[in-house]
Amino acid sequence: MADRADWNDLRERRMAEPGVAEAYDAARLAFELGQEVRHLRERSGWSQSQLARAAGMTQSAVARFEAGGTVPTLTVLERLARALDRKLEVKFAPRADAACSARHLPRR
Amino acid sequence: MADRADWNDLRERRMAEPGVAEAYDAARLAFELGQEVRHLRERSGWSQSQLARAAGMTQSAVARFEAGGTVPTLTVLERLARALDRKLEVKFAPRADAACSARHLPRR
DNA sequence: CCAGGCAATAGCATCGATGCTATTGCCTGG
DNA sequence: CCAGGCAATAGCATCGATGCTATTGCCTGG
Repeated sequence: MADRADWNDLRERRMAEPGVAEAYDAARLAFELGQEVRHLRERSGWSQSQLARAAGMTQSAVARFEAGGTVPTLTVLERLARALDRKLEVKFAPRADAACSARHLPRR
Repeated sequence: MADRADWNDLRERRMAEPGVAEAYDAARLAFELGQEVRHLRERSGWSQSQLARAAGMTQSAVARFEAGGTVPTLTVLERLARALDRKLEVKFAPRADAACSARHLPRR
């Protein structure tokens, strides 16, 4: 079946378009953060409504966020972190494949 | 002088208002991220225009962001990280003062 | 079976980040 | 001095996250 190969090929070419890969990364990050929030919330035995009240938002907002429906803002992430008694950490970490070159210059 | 004490008192009460502390945290985070981007950019010997082009935005956007003028979105942070050859990391880390209580329940 | 809580989702208004152009002041190499 | 690059900023349009209400389906304890 060539379908699979074609799809991968198409995917590769689409990811190469400017902006597409970044948007994909952001969406994936949003999804992972949603999973993490859901995990932390359930571990605390809270319902979406309870977390929502603690974080100053509504149940629908929590649901939308946990589902990864939108890419959340740092402001909202701060509020959720505070409600979950966590500390939000954001940083630019060195890329794994750049570990060897000490003075690596960005491309372009 | 009671001025200093009054100011601290006012500050404390304002920070206690719902939403204020979180917004403050987000603004501080934005400021720190701006500093970090500026640092990484200068370390690479790039101008704002060069970084802007690499990240798919304009010089004004980079300047506004480095100054901490707005709280950036994760999408923009991803693009900057990619341009600077870094990996954006976002996570909910345990709070330092919660290290002792294994099953700490969020407040309220 | 039935009431109540929970999660998901739609629809809408609003706020704020982003993209863009243009301008200004500063500094530096020539 | 002067041209050119750089950073900061204003002004505006637009996109998208957020806040909110309401609804739906599911599940569970009674």
